[in-house]
Amino acid sequence: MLHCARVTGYHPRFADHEPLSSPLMTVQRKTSHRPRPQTRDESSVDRLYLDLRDRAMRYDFRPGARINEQALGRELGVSRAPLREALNRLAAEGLLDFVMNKGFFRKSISVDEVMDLYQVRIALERRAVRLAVERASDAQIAAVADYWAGVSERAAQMQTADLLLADEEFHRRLVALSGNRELAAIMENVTRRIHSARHIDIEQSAWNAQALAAHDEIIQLVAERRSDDALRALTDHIDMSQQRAIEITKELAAKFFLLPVPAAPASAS
Amino acid sequence: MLHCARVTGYHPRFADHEPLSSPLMTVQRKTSHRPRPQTRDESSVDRLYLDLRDRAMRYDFRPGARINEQALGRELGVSRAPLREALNRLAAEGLLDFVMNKGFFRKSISVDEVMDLYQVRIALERRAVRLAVERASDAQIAAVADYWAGVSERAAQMQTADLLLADEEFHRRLVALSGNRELAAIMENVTRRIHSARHIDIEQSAWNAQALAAHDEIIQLVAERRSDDALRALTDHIDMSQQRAIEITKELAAKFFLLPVPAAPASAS
DNA sequence: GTCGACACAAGTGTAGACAGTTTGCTCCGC
DNA sequence: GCGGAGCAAACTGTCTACACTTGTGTCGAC
Repeated sequence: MLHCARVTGYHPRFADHEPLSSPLMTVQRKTSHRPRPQTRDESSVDRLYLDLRDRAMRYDFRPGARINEQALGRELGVSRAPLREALNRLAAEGLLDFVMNKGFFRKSISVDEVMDLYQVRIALERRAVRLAVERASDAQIAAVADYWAGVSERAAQMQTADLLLADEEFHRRLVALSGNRELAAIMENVTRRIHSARHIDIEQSAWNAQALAAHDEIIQLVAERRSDDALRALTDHIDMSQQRAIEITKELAAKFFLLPVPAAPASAS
Repeated sequence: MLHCARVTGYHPRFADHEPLSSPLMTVQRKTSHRPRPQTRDESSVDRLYLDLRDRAMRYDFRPGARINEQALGRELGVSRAPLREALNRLAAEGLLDFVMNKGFFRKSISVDEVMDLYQVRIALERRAVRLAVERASDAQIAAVADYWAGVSERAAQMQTADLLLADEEFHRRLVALSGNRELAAIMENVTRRIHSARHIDIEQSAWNAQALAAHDEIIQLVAERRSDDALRALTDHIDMSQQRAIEITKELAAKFFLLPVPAAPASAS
């Protein structure tokens, strides 16, 4: 069992969630983009994949915009072969679209898609909570409760980006209580695809108070093994997020639509 | 809007489900493998992807076995670049594992994984049914009911493989009633990953009578907008499948374990 | 006889080049 | 001025070649 080879199946980096200190909406910023540390046994494709994933989540790639392989390859200092492999992974995950003989495109912002993804979240998290109530140990549940208690204490001083990460992490841990890796993997994917909507959700509004309390309530109900009540609280919580997310997505789409198009002819078509 | 470019995002071929006349367990068969018809504007990678996906689903690739890129490329008459792109897609979808500097492997059979995937099915289909009850028109629901009525009539004369396809198609249409494309896309993926377990499930046992009736009951309850009853029926139905699937998966794993290893040193490690 | 080091073979990782397609532009005819 | 055919630039799709890693087998020392 030498050096514990990392396996990249459906679970693209199971629980990696780096700072990603999301300066959202800094569209097409031409930052020099510091390359990843290039650790031993991290393949170039892996690095590319993570790098591009971050960019896609941050909308460094303009929604709907074509991704120029040659230019991107030059910029990142790699050839097109590994680049395309990374792009293929992202397309399979739904962050990018691929059209034959045209190339890869950042998936455009769609209200329907965001709505659908929130419903998927409800589906997955409800199942996870039900399983958690059945299977998780008191200690495991308490750990999640403690985690959120810790976040709550510091919430007032936290930045939006960090609050978002904490929110995502709470839901991640909640799902992890189910012990179901597939559920967790799909959640991870969904989380990435609604990252920006959630970011703005948290940025605006009285998200904090409501959500902080809701999370507390949910994990408490799980601890008490009151699955029906927990499910109700959870569904209400996500439902509310969804309603705000729809508005946010509309705004987001409008914002990108109004932005000056840098060079690509692929925005309004 | 010329020639309606197909987009391959997360939804890898949204509702393509070809015959795939699954002669399961014909492991490593060296069939000459008729190449796909090579339709216009179907990229080589697309063809490869579908081809390899079928092979993976059929366990033409032995579980856990390494996939030799060069050999496979020679066999299929393509070079390694497009092959690797297709393999990357499959890895992102969870049919294959990828280990750096070692290559791609057919994902090995895991009872836990199958159990987890059945829970995901429950999660997704429950949500879909709930949405279907809220949103789907009577006509849409009736269409699904009719579809299954038609299958039921012919069920006695149908082959296992066709019954499996009909079963998958029923659940596909059920989920489609939700109008949620993301739910449907993820379902599609899950369906592929438990394909073989379901195949054997249907092959054995008194699946037919039970399942035929269960499907009827579910769609009927949806038509009557009795969501709670429909959810209960659905969950029971999948739960039962899951219990059998677990046993089946164990057998399947044992079967492959006992089979003579052709050449690869990657089976028992 | 066993263990370790070295060398070779096999296979993956990546780069670069070439072929095919698309897209936008220009020029010509109306 | 407008529309369409043809051309050219840009870009994607694929192949080939080479570098690097891994695994294996042999040889020698202990």
